[in-house]
Amino acid sequence: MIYSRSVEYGLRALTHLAALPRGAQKMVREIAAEEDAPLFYLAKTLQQLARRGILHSVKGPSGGFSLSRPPRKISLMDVVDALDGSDGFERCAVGLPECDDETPCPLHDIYKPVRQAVIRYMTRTTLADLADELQRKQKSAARRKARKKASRKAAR
Amino acid sequence: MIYSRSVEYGLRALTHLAALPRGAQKMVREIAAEEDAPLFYLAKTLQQLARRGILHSVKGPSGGFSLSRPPRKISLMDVVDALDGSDGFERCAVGLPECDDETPCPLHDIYKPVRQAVIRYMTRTTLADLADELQRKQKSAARRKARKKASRKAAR
DNA sequence: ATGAAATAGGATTATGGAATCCGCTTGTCG
DNA sequence: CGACAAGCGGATTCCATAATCCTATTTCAT
Repeated sequence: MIYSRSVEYGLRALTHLAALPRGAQKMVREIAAEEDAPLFYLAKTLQQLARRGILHSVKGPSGGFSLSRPPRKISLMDVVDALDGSDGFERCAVGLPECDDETPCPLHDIYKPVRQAVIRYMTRTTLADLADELQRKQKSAARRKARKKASRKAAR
Repeated sequence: MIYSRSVEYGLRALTHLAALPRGAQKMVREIAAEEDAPLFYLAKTLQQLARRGILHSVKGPSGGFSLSRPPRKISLMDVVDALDGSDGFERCAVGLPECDDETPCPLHDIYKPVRQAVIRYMTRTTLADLADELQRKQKSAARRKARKKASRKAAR
């Protein structure tokens, strides 16, 4: 897996928030329910993101979490960095402790461009991109559904 | 990490065997020592490779493991398949249980080509390639060393 | 003020891969 | 044929991540 479960949940929650009106705030409970993530685990993850300055948290009734800057300014790498630490990508693809350009592992040369491509993508892609993509996907899924319904109707 | 520790050790051991004269046999104990792998763990891994027909094992004194077919005929994918199971690459890059072209995860589209590139490489590359590459690397490392020595000599 | 509702976060348990240990089996050689 | 050297494989331990639980703290609303 490319990144940890924490990043997975975190990214889903953040994308969720990014799709909301700018600066909107939402409770962990709701996000967890809608994104189908374990409540307490997600809570911890969001707390960590708050500590790292990506989220803003408000306690008490009518509290919740909100993005602390616009979705366009939050890259996937920011999130991975905050939750898994940035050195996850630096490690050898094969698990060797000693592995650099001087003493490379069997896969070193082939994996280098792959790793760089992933890093490049993570750095360039923002929550705004993810939210857009999600919306696009949902729309085309809805179209597919509608077409199916229509063809079923026509068959009768 | 791309594949498990088992595959890592297994691949090192197999490359080790591939570099030996054709059909040569070696004890786990020796391989583990030279490749700096945990003895019992490597033993299990080699046993598994033997069950899957990649290695041939001989018990008793003067026993050991040997490749059951020429290095050129053993791909990295064979090894990954035997040790991790082939579905490791099929899984979602992000860990979603439900993730296919119909209901894709945020990274689905970007990761697909990466995954395919890795699979392609794993399928095409054989132990013979790894052994050749290793030898090439060792030679150029030796050259670097010799150059260093020569320049030190010249400096005096 | 006080109670309810929300986040904060320490402590604990579950899970899975990695690694180890040990008793068993098998084959070889003296 | 018997002892030893090797692989075999089940049981166990270890460790990191994932998940859960519970209590504290903060803040809003009445």
